[in-house]
Amino acid sequence: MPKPHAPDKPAPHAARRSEKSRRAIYDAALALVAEVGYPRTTIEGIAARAGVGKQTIYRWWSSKADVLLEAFLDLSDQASREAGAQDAYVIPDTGDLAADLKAVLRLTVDQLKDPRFEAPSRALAAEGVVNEELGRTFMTKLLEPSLQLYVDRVRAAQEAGQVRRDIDPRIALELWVSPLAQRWLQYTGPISYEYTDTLVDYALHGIAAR
Amino acid sequence: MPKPHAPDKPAPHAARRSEKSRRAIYDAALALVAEVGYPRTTIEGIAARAGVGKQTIYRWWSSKADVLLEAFLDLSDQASREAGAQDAYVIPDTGDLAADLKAVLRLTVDQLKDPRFEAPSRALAAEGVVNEELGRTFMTKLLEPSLQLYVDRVRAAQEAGQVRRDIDPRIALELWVSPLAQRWLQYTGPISYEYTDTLVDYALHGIAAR
Amino acid sequence: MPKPHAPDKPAPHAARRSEKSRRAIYDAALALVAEVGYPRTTIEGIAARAGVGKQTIYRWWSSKADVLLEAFLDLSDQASREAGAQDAYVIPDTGDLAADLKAVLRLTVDQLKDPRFEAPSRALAAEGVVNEELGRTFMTKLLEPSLQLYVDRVRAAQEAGQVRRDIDPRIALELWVSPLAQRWLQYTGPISYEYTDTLVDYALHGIAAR
Amino acid sequence: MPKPHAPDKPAPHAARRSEKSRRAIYDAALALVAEVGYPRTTIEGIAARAGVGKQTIYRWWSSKADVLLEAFLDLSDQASREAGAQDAYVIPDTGDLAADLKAVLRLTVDQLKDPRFEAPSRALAAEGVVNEELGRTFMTKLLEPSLQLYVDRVRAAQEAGQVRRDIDPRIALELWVSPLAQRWLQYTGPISYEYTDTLVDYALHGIAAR
DNA sequence: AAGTAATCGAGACGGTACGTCCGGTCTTGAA
DNA sequence: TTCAAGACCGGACGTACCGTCTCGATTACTT
Repeated sequence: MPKPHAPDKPAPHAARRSEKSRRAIYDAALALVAEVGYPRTTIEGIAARAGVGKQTIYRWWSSKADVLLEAFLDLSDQASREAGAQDAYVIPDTGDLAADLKAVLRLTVDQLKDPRFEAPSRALAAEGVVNEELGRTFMTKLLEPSLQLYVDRVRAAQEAGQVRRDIDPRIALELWVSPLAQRWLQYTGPISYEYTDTLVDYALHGIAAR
Repeated sequence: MPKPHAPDKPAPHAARRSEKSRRAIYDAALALVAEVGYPRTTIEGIAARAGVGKQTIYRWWSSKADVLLEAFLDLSDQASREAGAQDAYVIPDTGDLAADLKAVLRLTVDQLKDPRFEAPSRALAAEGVVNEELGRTFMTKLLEPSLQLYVDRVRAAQEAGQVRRDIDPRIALELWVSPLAQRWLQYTGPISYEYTDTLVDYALHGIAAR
Repeated sequence: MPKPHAPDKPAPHAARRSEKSRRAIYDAALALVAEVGYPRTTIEGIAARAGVGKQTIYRWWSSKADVLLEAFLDLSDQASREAGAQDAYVIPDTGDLAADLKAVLRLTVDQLKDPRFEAPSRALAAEGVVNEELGRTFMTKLLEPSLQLYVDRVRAAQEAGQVRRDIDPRIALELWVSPLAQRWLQYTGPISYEYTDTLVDYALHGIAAR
Repeated sequence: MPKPHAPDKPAPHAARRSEKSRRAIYDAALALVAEVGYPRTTIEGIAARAGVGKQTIYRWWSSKADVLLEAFLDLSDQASREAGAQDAYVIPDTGDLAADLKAVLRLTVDQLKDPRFEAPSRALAAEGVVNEELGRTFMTKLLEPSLQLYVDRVRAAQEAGQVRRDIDPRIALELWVSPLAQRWLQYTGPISYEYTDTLVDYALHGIAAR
């Protein structure tokens, strides 16, 4: 939700807000981040590209990161609407946990490599590392909902007796999500279907000899 | 490695470099990042605090991130020299893999919470997310050597028959390292001894019912 | 004339110009030149003293000399408005050319010794020596109008039969104006009423024996 | 003999001075002033072009202006040595004052238009306007000796009964020298033989009707 | 002829100012 | 009121030079 960045200011009258400007700003912000990277994306640049006054940005958002976060949320919404709200946004339950996780992770791999998503999400993640407030928002708004899907799927597997009852699903999911996230974010290794498949196997059965 | 950021410029004569200035710059950079955070740390600020001309920074480093990377490497070296190269920098091999990993991870948790390290390493990690070159340098110079220790320890466990032979140690270590890293970097959850202990258990034995 | 010194830039919108800033910049520039001299007057110094952003100076003027030229023109305008457009700005015609010239030159001597005028006009003259464009502007805007008054007065004297018809007034006036100017500018000698009186006598009657 | 840490100048040991460096510095200074103008001539630039350390300049001169003054004096000496010390440097006495003055002034016009002299002398004159010390040195070392020649010639004319006895020669010479100097320095008008001839005529016989 | 002290080329250093870019605020006139 | 436009104050950027300060390597005078 857009909020004025000086909280004591009178909230602008949202009803009069120009939808066209908002869209133009989202587009300009995403395009600039993709083209020149996050640090060289400036508010002035976004305003100029969107054909919008700077004040129109400052009126509705508090920072570059904030603009980008919303733009990205909007992009995700669009994408999920296009995709008809299945696919990546619900984890299938075929009864085979390993297969289901592998399938979803392969979709995630595809998305991480989609250039439309890469620049802005990387930018947001980076800013979130250093800017705690944004980090938590990013986490809450974007990551947590996706992670919750894994929690649900793991719980279902517990019900089905496929996962130990004493396992905490919130931690379990990190066994495959975090490695993938880190390789992507920090260039600590290549990303592939084979890699995510391996992660699922290790996570499910452990690495210890039996 | 310090290198002039305009690559066509004549390399400065390193022999004449002022050791005192270099130290002062490291100290100032780390202190500022700790005090005001990465984005509000400026080259001018570092120069002023170090009692140094700006040009002395630009002569030897190409960017704020570069200064900080070196300063941090230097800090790590110091720390490891102080610690006499035991502690966190070699993984014990008591024969009990789980116990050894838990012990090392507890030290890592301590270090992640050490305020001396937190601000600069977070800053570097963030910049590394968005600046691929720095990211890879950060990875190569700082992360990889630590990860190699895990690789070695897991290999030893494989020799001892405690870990399956078909496990790739480089991937295995991500089961505990990446979740911890992500929680720390992206505020995706709290960090504690209990948490890292749990990660080790899940990683070793898997989450699947047996 | 204010003009952006990068001629390909869009001209700033003069209607929105802050009159307050302009005045503050004039005042600061003149004060600084008077206090610390031209070479130690800096754009940063003017901006700081005027309580103005540097960009506001760069937006409207192309150089320190340009600021000072305008400031000085403004000062002259003010002075002449105060003086009610008599005094030094019209040469009297009492019928006695020698007396009239001596009277005006005495006023000029006074003005040259006025500390409000000395520093900036000296500074401008100096810059004009080395910077041809400014030199010509200085000449056209400031000197030429004053000189024209002498041309007119000499012409009147020619009409009255007091000055030879074949004399070029534009050259004649240099006989008294240039010596005074050079003594003042280049410290080639002291300046006094007696001196200017002498100049007028020599110029009118020549130095040759009759 | 030279004390190392005196509060005054250390007074370097001139006997050890490198003649080659001095020449190189003169040449570089004059060339740079001619090529890029006085303000963009820098000590660093002179040192680099002369293939000399900066300290070698600071050891022997106190400022850019000082270097240039000496370089110019040296150039003048050379020129006068080349010219065999007659020509422009002694005013002829043919008994006809007007003719003699016109002849010398024509030589001066030539010299003012000589590009070798123009840039450096203009530069020095400009600096002299704003820097009183240099101005007086310039005056004393360069101008005054030349002016003295006019004083002598005018005195001779007084002896010969061609110039009134009550004329002050030091002021008289300004009637032709200053107008020429001002036109040249301040671009207040064109310079030609005709112009200087006219100045001499006006100065000798005055502009008043007889 | 060897010793020694200053000068030399080179260039790093602490600084100051440059001219530019952009952040975030404020003002104007059109819609 | 909101909007596009953009001037405004402020502050950091990366660069250019300032004048000072080492550093060997000559170089020229002493002994």
